[in-house]
Amino acid sequence: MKEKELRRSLAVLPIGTVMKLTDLSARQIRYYEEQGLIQPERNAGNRRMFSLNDVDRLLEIKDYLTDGINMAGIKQIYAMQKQRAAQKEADLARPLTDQDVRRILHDEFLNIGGLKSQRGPNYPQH
Amino acid sequence: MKEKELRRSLAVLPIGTVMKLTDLSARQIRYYEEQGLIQPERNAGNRRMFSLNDVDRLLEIKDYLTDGINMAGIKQIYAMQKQRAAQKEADLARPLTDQDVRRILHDEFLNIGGLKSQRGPNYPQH
DNA sequence: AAATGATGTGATATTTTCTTACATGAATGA
DNA sequence: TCATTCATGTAAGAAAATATCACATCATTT
Repeated sequence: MKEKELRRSLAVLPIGTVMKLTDLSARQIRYYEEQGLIQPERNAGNRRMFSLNDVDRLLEIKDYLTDGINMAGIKQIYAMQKQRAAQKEADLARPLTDQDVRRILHDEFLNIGGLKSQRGPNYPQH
Repeated sequence: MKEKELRRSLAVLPIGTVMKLTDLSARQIRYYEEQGLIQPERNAGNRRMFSLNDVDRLLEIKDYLTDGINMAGIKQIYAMQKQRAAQKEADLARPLTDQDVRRILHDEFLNIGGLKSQRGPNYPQH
């Protein structure tokens, strides 16, 4: 699947193509970029170059706007998605092993009825 | 799979992008078009627009040239491929049934030792 | 009514691409 | 060897696409 991801994120489309693909005006596309909703790359001559992912996002934005959501709302939506992605990334970086879980439970039992130590639950060291 | 084919044949890439993707000069790309090896579309402003299939073919052409095959040879290769594709198409359009095969054999036996009728083998009517 | 948000439009500059023509160096054939 | 052909480079000038910036517009919000 890495191959596909790469293809989808390759910035190869000029704004004219994206206009046709999304049925958005250049003005709209540039405005959404200005608002931080997309970050198309630039080629050596300062022309915006878009990826298929950009196109997908633009179509999404169109849908949100059709649904009556304004820029601020859409920004919020993407901010949340970014949050979630970051969290997932963190979780994936060091998933809890079964052993971790047992240890955490063990510690919790030990702590019943009185605070014995101040270890945080997420970064065990034995 | 139809979806994917469509995407791959969408003419959305300007020549500048294709140059980077293939590491070919504009001159080369236009020359290969002139030789009939690719048929990029044109947009309303007469700019060539390429599909991913075009890019693949250009990379193929590059390989053939690296292998020392010249334009004439490459043309021949694609002509043969087209032939094969056409044949396959025809076969798929009306594949011979077992019954067809039996009838053809039957007719051939009948014709042994003397021409009886002039039916072609491919379009039976009983 | 004034301010804001999302988009249209126009001006002007820069970049990209087009076609056409001529140049070139390697390979080919007489 | 000399002339051709092949594949590509390069230059010129025109047309198209895109850039930024400014101002206009119309609906919504305050």
